[in-house]
Amino acid sequence: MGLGINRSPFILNAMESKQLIKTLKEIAALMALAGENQFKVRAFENGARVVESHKAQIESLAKQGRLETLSGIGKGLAEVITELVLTGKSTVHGELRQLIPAGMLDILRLPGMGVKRVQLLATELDITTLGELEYACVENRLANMKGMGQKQQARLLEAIRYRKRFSSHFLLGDALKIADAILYTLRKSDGIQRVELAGSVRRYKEVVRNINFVLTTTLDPQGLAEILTGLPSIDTIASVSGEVINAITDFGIPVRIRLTDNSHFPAVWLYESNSSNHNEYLKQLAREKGYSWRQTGLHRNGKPGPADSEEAIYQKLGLRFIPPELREEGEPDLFPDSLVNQEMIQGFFHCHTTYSDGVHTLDQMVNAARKAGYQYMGLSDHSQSAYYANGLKTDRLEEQWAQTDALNASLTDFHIFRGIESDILPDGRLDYEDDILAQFDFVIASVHNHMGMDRVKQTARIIKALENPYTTMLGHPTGRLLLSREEYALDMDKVIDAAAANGKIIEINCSPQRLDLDWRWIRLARRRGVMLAINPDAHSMEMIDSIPLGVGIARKGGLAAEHVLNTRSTAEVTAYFKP
DNA sequence: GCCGTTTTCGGCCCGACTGTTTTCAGTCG
Repeated sequence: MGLGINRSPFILNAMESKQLIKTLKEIAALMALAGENQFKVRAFENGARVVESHKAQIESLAKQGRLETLSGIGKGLAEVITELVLTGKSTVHGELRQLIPAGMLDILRLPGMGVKRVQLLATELDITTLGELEYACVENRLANMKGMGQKQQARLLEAIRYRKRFSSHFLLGDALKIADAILYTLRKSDGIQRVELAGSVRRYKEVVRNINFVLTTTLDPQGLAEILTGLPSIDTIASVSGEVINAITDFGIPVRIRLTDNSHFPAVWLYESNSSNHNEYLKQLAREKGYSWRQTGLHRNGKPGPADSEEAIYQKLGLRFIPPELREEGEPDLFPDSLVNQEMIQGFFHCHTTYSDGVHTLDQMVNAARKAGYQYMGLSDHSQSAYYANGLKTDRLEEQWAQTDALNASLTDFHIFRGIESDILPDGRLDYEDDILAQFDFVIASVHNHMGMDRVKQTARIIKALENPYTTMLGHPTGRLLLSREEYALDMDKVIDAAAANGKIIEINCSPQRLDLDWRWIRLARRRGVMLAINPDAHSMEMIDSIPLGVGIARKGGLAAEHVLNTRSTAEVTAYFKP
């Protein structure tokens, strides 16, 4: 079959190591639920982190039997990891899955739920699934349990319903990786003439329900289905017809492949890429011009007209080309002639190192940034009150500054901006005295605690931070974690106003779980003249690769190069920081 | 389970918050 040769090594290994890390974390959670020694549990949690920070070497270390050279990996963990690398399975994991109902893991992931409470629910009320828990909440059965109460019960119910609402949704970041891997392999397969990504993934929707492709092939549908079955990321083929093939990936994301021929390709691709709102908008325009817009193209008098490209179709409708990211609604917002793109990105801000909670050292992060072709990096470890993240007290700040200065002196093609991610304290102050804050090139102000503050107080807190003369930019402005935590109560309209009034930047956090500021707010920020920065919030070298995801969100927000700080050169950024 | 002992057993991260207590247990970052 030659699949091993055709595979994109980078993308698939990334997915595989992700699975490995996920399994180790799950073993830890299952052990905790099974009542294992808490330090043993912690050893597995720690092991998952170690694997994460040595992703690239894990496979070869496992095959050479040298896993135990890593600190934190001993005999026991080495055995489990080796088995996972070689067979993709783990005996320990399998046994624990037999012992602990899968639903208990779902319950454990709800906010406010820990091992103790999940165990209590199972033993006292025989609740081991989300459905049972929801029902019990509705029945008010948790209100009188020890350690629980009305408030706890109401919060749980809300969390379960939030979870249910998105249970069929997936993170764009996950979907894109899988889609890229599938595209890569299909394009190398015999008999496939053209295949393109469509649907909400192409539009860079932050969460998606499925992955869509449009494809032309000389193969019959069964032959194509056979190729798909052979792809490492495809789990099952759900249905096959002459028009559509439906499949499920091993990640659980449905894949829909629309088959067409070469002459219809551009029209079908356009149609399949659009939101239904955007297709409605095109239908209306088409009617006004005497056409009808259907999946097979622009028709006149019942006959499909030729269409060489998406651009040509838009042109016939009297429109300039609308980039897929802007096809979410009907008529798109005003958008610039040229949207920002990855090639324009010169450097980035917001990255962590081993000084605080990052996985890699400053040297490693710098090397990774240079290798990826960036000119500069804005270093921003956590500030002193972020104890949980090993935040920097003044003495360690000075140590970091000394290292940064030395690196800057030795590097001719790269610059490190000296920054910090300062916690916004509950009263809106930043986390250092002014004389320290004055010594940074830039300061990212972020909320990391007191997320439950009421809307008025939270808004005032963040606005106060934006009014601080030492604040440069606002980090992950809404605090949301896609599919798992809602944004905190906040009047974003006022926050954007405050950023505009004080000349502060707002971050577009590229983490696949965040993508925060949301693209809908980005549009408002742009209209109000707020500068944005596309920030990876990198806690490891790999996370620098999430920048293109943030670029996609910036495009969806209708931004051009001029609206994005990190399209500027080192000299321009320096001037921006110290005018 | 891992680590580091002046090596084979004992310790492993903590402070704040929340909702429930009426002095605290559990969760979170």
